[in-house]
Amino acid sequence: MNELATKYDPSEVEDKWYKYWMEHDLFKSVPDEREPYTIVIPPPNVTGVLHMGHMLNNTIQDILIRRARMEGKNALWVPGTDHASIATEAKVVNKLAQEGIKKTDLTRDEFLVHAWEWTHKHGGIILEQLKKLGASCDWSRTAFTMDEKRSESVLKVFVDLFNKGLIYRGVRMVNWDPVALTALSDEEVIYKEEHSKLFYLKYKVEGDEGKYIVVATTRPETILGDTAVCVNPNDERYQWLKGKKVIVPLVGRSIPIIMDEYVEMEFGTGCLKVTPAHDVNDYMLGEKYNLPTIDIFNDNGTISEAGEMYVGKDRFDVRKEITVDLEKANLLEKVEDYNNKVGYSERTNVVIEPKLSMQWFMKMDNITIPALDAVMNDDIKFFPPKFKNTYRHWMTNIKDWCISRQLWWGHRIPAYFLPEGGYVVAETAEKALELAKAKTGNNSLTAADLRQDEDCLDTWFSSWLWPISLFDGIIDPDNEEIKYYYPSSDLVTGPDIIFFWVARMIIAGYEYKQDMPFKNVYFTGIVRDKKGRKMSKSLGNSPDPLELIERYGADGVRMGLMLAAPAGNDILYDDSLCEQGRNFNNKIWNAFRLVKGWEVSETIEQPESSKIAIEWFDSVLNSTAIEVKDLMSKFRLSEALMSVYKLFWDEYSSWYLEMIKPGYQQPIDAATYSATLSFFDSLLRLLHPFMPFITEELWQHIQERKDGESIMYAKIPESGHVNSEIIETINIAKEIIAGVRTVRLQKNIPNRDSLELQVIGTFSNPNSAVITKLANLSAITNVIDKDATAASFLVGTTEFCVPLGNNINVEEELKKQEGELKYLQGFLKSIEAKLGNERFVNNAPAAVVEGERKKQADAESKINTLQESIDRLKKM
RNA sequence: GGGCGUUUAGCUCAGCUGGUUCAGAGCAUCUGCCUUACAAGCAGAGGGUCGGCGGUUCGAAUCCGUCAACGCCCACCA
Repeated sequence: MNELATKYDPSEVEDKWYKYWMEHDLFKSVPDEREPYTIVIPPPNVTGVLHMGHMLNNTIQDILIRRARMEGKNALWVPGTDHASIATEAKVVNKLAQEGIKKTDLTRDEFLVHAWEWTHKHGGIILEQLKKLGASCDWSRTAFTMDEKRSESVLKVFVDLFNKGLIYRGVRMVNWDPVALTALSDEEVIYKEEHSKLFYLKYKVEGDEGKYIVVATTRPETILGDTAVCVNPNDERYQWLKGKKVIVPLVGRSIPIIMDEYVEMEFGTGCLKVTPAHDVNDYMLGEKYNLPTIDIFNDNGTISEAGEMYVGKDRFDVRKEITVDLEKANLLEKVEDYNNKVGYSERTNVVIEPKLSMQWFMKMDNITIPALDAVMNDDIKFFPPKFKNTYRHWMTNIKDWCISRQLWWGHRIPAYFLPEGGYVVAETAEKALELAKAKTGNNSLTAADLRQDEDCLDTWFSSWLWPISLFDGIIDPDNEEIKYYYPSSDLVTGPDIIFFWVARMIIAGYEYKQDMPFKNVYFTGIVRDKKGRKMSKSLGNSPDPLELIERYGADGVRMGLMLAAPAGNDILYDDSLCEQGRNFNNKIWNAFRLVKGWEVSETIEQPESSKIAIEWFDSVLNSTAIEVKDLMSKFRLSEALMSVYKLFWDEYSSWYLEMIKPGYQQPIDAATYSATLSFFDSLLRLLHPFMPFITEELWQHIQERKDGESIMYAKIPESGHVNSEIIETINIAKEIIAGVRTVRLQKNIPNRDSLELQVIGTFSNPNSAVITKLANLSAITNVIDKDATAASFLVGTTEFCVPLGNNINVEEELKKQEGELKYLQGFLKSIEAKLGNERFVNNAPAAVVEGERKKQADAESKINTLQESIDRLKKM
């Protein structure tokens, strides 16, 4: 043990203990009689790699789960990954493209072979990376949103919701991603402010030679699909248009003028072109006035045959081209700069095209009611609570959820079309066939006659079941596991997926378990760089987490992240935080080296100062443990960590160890030694959830442990006796010691020279043994009058001085004391003013007035002492 | 356009229902130390009109109003 290195080297230690934990199945949980504590991981994308957001999020989860385990709960953290339909399919399509294979040349089954191959090759890397961080997941339960159980659950839920009438199919205006070639939900569209142009186009009025109206639009290419022009019926300027028709520029089509109050008279020219196939509002107008819809776009965003012009060209090229052509034809009046919001696909980052198409939707009105209530009345608690507002707003304005995606990678929609039209919905092809026979009365139907819907489901349609499906609670609702582990305890996730995921899990929880999926939701901040920019690949400002772990150790990185992560605030990451974490590791390591290096003597007596130190530190430790418990219950993790940090660094290392430290090459008495080790043990346990590796390493070094024994299951300190009196008197002792040290520093007196400390008047502190030791005093003496050659300082109302013989600089001392005097006189004056105010004395509570009186008395007494001291100095 | 939030030391933040934890913490800074665990360290010190203005009160960082700056969420004005 004595040959511990002076610097802590995390790398081998971390691997060693992770392996030990795994080998002894220490992360494993099965239902038993203990209270359960469950976290389900927010499943990262199966082919993703670890980024700083994951690091933060999973560090928090690991801290919570490790603490719960040490509190004696049956702690289970279930890991898994998400199939991430769009993201993964895009990656596979890309990879195939590099090999010269087009997705369209493959059959669905062929494509899926490639996708699974990709998944098996890259899948789960991220889980391996989490292990490096120390994540104590029960890996034997690792799940995947597309594994057998989860897939079966998804289909069962789909069928169930369909049978309840909550899922329907229909042609609606949806958000179309022209690159991924699929519909998206409203949540998957990100609106960005853009500088664009407003084009003013001339529409000639049919039958009125030379007359035209002007229509403003940001998308001139969509005139190909115009089927009306709309004005406000109250608009005086356009009354003459009633019943007329206008000619679409370039196209030459004649379209009617319609009148509707939807049109804002103030905007543009007050004329709105109506393109029902390509704008949500226009679609609404089209329905109302029975207008034809002309879908001018192909799925990939090029102009379709229906557009008749520019066929096959891309929408953005056409915008430029048509502008030129309009100009040439003298049909473009002007172009203005204009700012507007444009929707982009969250995944592919291309401009969304509103498109009419046949999709599956889920009704979201009634099913959300219990989910809204649960959060608003705090059955489910949000940390920080401000997100309740966001949640309520979304829940009360929710629209139906477009759940179908025109993708192959995902859960295929279990709808089967019949040869003669119509469809049935069933979990399996066999059941579908039965239903089809029953529906059609045609018993000769075969499986081959049915055609399954080509679309698959939105990824979130599987992740919303995660807290239930992980325990097989959909397929087998009464099994022991779901009964024991559900609802889970805490969910840790980012606020960016509050709608995608959190809200929908709550909805599913009440629909399928009649209960909340989790009790608390802790929303982490977004990890940003030092300058406050979001970390991203394109900015190149995101450090590689594994490299950080290599550099600072997992414990150091965990601590660095936690120091910067108050709940709900974004965290500004900087390497220096990890440095601080690493330094702390080193501090712990070296403190341990010190303690373990002492020789123990059974015969020597325990010094008085050590007795005091032990009693004092026991109280400080207990009071911190209580504080930490409270902070953890409020999810104030960084404050909890800071408390333990200060406890270890300041109280234990800087004060306690110095109080009990034996003289050079002297042994330590057995009683003190054993108390010191026991404190160390408690400190390690308090620290373990935050820094699992170094704490295990040292805990195993404190004494011989049985094979399979681990600090992971040691009891967390969370209570104990607190003697606040000794904490108080030691605080005073610390001030006195600091006072002496300041004198030493100012007068250049080395530590090894012992000094005499004089106390003016009567003063007794029960901790004089400690003061004597740490300030290196020869004696503490009470004197009536101060030695004129002494340097002095005040602690409370008591003056202390250190006689210096010829060392004193009278002028300097005089200056210092006069400065103090001036400050005190000002202070006294302000208190006297307060006490002189009758309204204060009459209205303020007695205790407050009493407090002020005490301040006054103290100040007066200090002033007297100082004045006397100054007078003496002046006589020199 | 609506809603929410933030503004306290150089930086990141804590300060719950107004008064003895009220102006705090960590980091950074400055000074002196390679003192026999640790220079990734030790000892000590300095640093803030609590965003601006106005109000309530005996008393405001804390409550109210207002303005400003920043951030987030939501929304179909082409």
